[in-house]
Amino acid sequence: MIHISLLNNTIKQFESIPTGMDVAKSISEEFAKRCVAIVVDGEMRDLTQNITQDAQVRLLTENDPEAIEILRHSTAHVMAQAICRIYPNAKLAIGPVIENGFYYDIDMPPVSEDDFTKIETEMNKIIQAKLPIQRQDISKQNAMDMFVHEPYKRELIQDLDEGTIRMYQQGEFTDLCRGPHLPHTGFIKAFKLMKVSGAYWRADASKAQLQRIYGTAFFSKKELTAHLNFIEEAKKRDHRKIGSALELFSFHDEAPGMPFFHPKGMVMWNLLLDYWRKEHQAAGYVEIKTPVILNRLLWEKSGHWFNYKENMYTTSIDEMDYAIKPMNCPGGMLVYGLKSHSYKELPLRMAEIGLVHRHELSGVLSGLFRVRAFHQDDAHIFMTPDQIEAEILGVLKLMERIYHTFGLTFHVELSTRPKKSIGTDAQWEQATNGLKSALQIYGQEFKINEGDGAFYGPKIDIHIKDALGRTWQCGTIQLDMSLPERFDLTYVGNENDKHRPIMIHRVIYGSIERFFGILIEHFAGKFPCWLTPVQAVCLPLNDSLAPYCEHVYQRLLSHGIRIELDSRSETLQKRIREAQLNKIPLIITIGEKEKTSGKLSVRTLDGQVTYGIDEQTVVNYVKNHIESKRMDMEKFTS
RNA sequence: GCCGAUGUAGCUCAGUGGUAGAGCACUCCCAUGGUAAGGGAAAGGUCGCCAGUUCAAUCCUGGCCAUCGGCUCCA
Repeated sequence: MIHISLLNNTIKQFESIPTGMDVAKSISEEFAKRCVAIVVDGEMRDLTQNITQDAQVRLLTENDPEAIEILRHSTAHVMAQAICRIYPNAKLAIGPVIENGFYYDIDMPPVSEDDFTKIETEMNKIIQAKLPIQRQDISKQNAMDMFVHEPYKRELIQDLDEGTIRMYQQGEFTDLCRGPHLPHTGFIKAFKLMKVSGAYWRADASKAQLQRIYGTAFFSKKELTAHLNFIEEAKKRDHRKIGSALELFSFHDEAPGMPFFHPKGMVMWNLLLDYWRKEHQAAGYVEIKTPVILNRLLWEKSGHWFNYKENMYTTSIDEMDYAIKPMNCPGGMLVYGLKSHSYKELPLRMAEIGLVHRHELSGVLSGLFRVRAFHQDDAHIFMTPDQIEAEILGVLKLMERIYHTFGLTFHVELSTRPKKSIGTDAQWEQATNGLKSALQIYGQEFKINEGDGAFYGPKIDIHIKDALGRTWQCGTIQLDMSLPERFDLTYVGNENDKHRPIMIHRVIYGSIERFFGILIEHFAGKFPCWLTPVQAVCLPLNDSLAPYCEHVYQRLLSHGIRIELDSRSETLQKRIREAQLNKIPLIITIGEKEKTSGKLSVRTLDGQVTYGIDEQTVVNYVKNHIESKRMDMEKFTS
């Protein structure tokens, strides 16, 4: 007698050993048809698998979050099956489920997206055939025999423990897989192949390059469409498109991966930094600036010459080797090391907006997100060991203030000591505990990534979430036990003895260029009034009103409003349309009525028009938005 | 760096082995407008760069450069 307890605490009894499907049917035949898998004592299994002892189970239907992974995994198999039918010589490697879908790495002639249609057509045939997906547990030897012509599978099997190897079969197709899978291929209601790329076998560039074909799958067409729409929306927000449409920045062949900022981009750039400086000054930071080109000896001392040389641009001056800095820290170390410091000066918070260059691989460059030259909003904080907690907390609070100003939420992760590391156990313990207790006091839940820290110290990574729910790692707080040592930095304690300061690196924007790109996509180019390069545009209704309009424009300009005058001989409608497309928050139109009354009419980006507004009201409106840095636009009232 | 795709006017894109087009933008003319594209004209290109094949290359071939999608997820 087997007792199966269900989610609602009811217990079903079975005379003989049941399968998951038997349990599902015991609830109802209808329900059983909708089930895709079963969780037995926390372990996901196929419905066809026997449940040999008393267990707690949860039946998974399309509505359960785990089910989508099973669906996608099975879809990956269907894709592999289809490809094997079309390309009989294809050799399968691995086909896992990933965040928004799945991929399969296959050794086959290069395919392009043009080939997707025929693969998808074949996949549809397999789906329509509703082939049962059957599990088979066989011995390792049998598995090796079965895959005589599949070298990658054989390699995978080699690495597996002795004992049974699990296989899944659908029609003529069998694949090595830990499962579970859908009961039959007919469960796949909506899928799409997304893209293709090259990927190395086991991510090793010295091994064969395979075709990685990406796809996604859902239980309904509607969800697939929603997913595709999300991708479309993200595409519309692409900072590279918006950046050139709004004339913020550009890239040129003459300097790949190194952005050129245009006047409008610079307005925003400077505002981002003005704001940053104001917050940092209030948080007790001082600012320095160190050179971009520094002597090789410095990089040898810091360790970069040996650990980071591949990514560094080097040059030779007066027969001496120099390198363009990829990080700001060594320069900061020199400034600290210049004179002796008292414990009374600590914590010393030394910020630097540093321009760094890193030679990234040509293939990874991507707009402002991945560049070769960028600015870090760096800061190095030197402190005594007992200041760690308070300083980390201070940085977290500063980050919170700054991110919230842009409407970005975030979560934090703590990375601890890796296998290869420097420093003593005691140092690591003190450092890690300092970060941990700061995070605990801070109060937000955090994830711990064991062993993911840098070799020179533990770190906290901050992941922000944008308006589309995408996350980006921008901020980081890294404790460094190496550099103070290498540069022999010290401070004098209260008994006139020398101590080694604790040092952290931290950034909030991270790369200012990248943060800029994230903001463009986060706001879809519709920046808050305080940040937008052009806050208002002044439109005369016709040519004869242009001189009067020019006066209004000049007055508003003199109040510090970033305003443009558009007195081109185009229809009002057209100029309004362009201003809207340029996402200018306020469109001020001036006709005879306004000239006579001395008032203005103002159109906001939502299309609302308010007439009869005093100039001073507009000035105050913009000033209020600048002052408060509010993200939304206040309703206009005359 | 590697795999695949792309590169034609400022932008978005057609197109062909006989040295090129459209729409938008820019300039000019007409229209002088009341809240998301008024009409017309003119101008604008060494078809990414360098070789090769050919009587002839923007088109075919090769190399290079740049851009785009990937190259982290291990049955």
